[in-house]
Parts: sequence; C-alpha cells; structure tokens
Amino acid sequence: MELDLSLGDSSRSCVFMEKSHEASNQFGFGFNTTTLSIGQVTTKQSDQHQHEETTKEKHKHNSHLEDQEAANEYHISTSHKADNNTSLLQLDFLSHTPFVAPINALPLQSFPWNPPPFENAVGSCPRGLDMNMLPVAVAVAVEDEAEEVAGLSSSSPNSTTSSFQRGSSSRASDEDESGGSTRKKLRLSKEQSNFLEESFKEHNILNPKQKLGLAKQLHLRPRQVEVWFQNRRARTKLKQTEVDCEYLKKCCETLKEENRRLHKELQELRTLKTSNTFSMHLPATTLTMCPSCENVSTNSNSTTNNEPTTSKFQHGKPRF
DNA sequence: AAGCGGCGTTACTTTACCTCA
DNA sequence: TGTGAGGTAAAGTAACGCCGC
Repeated sequence: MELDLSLGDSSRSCVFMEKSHEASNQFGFGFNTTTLSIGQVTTKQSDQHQHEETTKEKHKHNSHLEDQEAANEYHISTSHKADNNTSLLQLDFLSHTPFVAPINALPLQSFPWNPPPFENAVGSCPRGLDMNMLPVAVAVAVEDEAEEVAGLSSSSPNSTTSSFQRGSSSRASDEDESGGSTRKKLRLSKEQSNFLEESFKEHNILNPKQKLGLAKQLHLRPRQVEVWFQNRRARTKLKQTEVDCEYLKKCCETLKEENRRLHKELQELRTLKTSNTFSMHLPATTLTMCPSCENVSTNSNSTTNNEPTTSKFQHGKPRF
C-alpha cells in the first residue's frame, strides 16, 4: 500500500514509498484507504444546464422549475461516478458520523423518512414553516409568497436569508419567539446529513442536475445543497491539511532521529579510521619476522593497547 | 457575461465545563 | 455533599460575500 500525500494538487503529490505503510501504522493513523490525497477535481460539467437566468437570485427563484425538470433525470448511482468528475479518493475524515446504509440501498425517489404533511409542518412551527420538512415546491412557493407579502424584491440578495428567518429548524423555531431580523440557521436533520454525506462519497462536486435531484430528494433548496457541498469540501480540505501536517511532523521527527543516528555512526567511523590510520604508520621496527618461517607479526602490546610502539625503542632495545 | 468553486468570514447551535445558590 | 440552573468558551456548521477561473 502506498501512502499518497498531497497538499492540494494531486498531480504533484509526493509518494512516501517504503516507509509510508509502516509509518501510517506506526503513527496510528489507521486509514482504511489506499491514498490520502484529495484529488484535484476537474469538473467541466458538460451536461450542465444552460440557464437562461442572468443572476443567481433569478436562479434561486426558478429553482422549483428546475427541480421539476431534474426530477425525471437524476439518479444516484454507485456503479459509476459523475461523468467528468475525477477524484483520487473519497476520504471520510468525519468518520464520527455513524455509517448509514449505502446510497444504493436507499430508495431513489423518496427520502427514507417521511416528511410530515404540510399541515403538520405548519402546525409545528408557531412562527413559520419548517423548510426542512416542506416539499421543495411548496417551500419555494411559500417563500415567494412570503416575499411578496414582505415586499421583498425577487432580486434581493437577502432572499435566501429571509426564507431562513421564516424557515428555521423546528428546534430553533420552537424556542425563537423574538422574531429578530438576524438570519436563522437551520440545522439539517441527521438523515439529511447522512444522505448528503453518502452523496459526497460518490462525487464531491455536483453538477446542476445532481444538485437539483439531491435537493428534491432531501426537500432542500438547491442552494442549500450547493452550500453544504462547498462547506463539506472545505472541511475535507482542512482535515486533509491537518493530517498532512501531522504526518509531515512525524516524518520530520523520524528524519531528525535518523540524522542523529547517522551523525553518531559517522563519528564512530571517523574515530575508527583515525585509529587504523595510526596503526598503518607504525615504525617498521615494531614488526617482527620469524627468520625460519618468515611470518610477520606485530607486537601484541602495541596493537592492543594503542600504545605508541616507538616507546619500545626508548630503551634502545630492539626486539631482535 | 454568467456560472461555479474556493476561501474567508459571520452567525447560529450544540456541547462541555465551571460556578453558585 | 449532591444537584440543578445559569453562564461561558470552544467546537461545529449553515450561510454569505467576494474573487478568480
């Protein structure tokens, strides 16, 4: 298994060959994937809708029409990825979320939880509608109607915000009686989050059709799905950076230790070399030769004790 | 020019922890 | 001493606005 680490551009990823495996085990990363890099996803979206709208706001307010159109075309598939999306990996760094059924095990046309009837949704929200629980077409219709009542222009950049002020999560709306002008952030349900998570594993960038299809299935607005994927990509990138940083730190420590070890080894080799060099320059008089067999031997005392052999001649007593 | 993704930021929610009556 | 309420910091995340491609 190779550990492919990259910071951003996967085309320039560096591969830690031999040590990566043991490193990942040694450092307890515990990845189940074969690569760590987040691929630089190239998306051309050849099948992208040619929207006639000229602004995002117009796009938002026509989203319900696109929802209808996409409903017949969108399918979530586990057998093949989106056409032009290339992804080196699907890493789930947020593994704290419990695993749910694979996406292909879920019904395609209906989200696996029953959205309450419209009346119930209204009834559960004293101050407004739970946008999570409303069918998208109804939600958008209510949104538009409310904006008309409120006198908001359709091109208002706060149109999305205003809808969320009305359509906060049930938990928040139950408690919020103040009706302040600040935006209200809805909380996606566990089921919605899990479903989006599974979709993200399939393709971390959506084309418009996929976006609309997901939005319809989850009873969210396309903009919400889009934002969720943007945030999810950001989280993935952040986690990846943290993991990379941690791994590089470990690598740095390992290399430092290796460097220290090599320095020590080098020092020992130098010492040894100095010692050998010295013995190579021993005076010839320290060598003894057996006259009969002509075997040459050195003086054992001088070699074993590293004692300068010249001292043996200080007494003027050659060994012969 | 429009659309979209990345990025930084804001606003809000949730959770854990602490203090105090 | 145990407990519940209230405050607060930190973490998580939905949403926004800007910019570049």
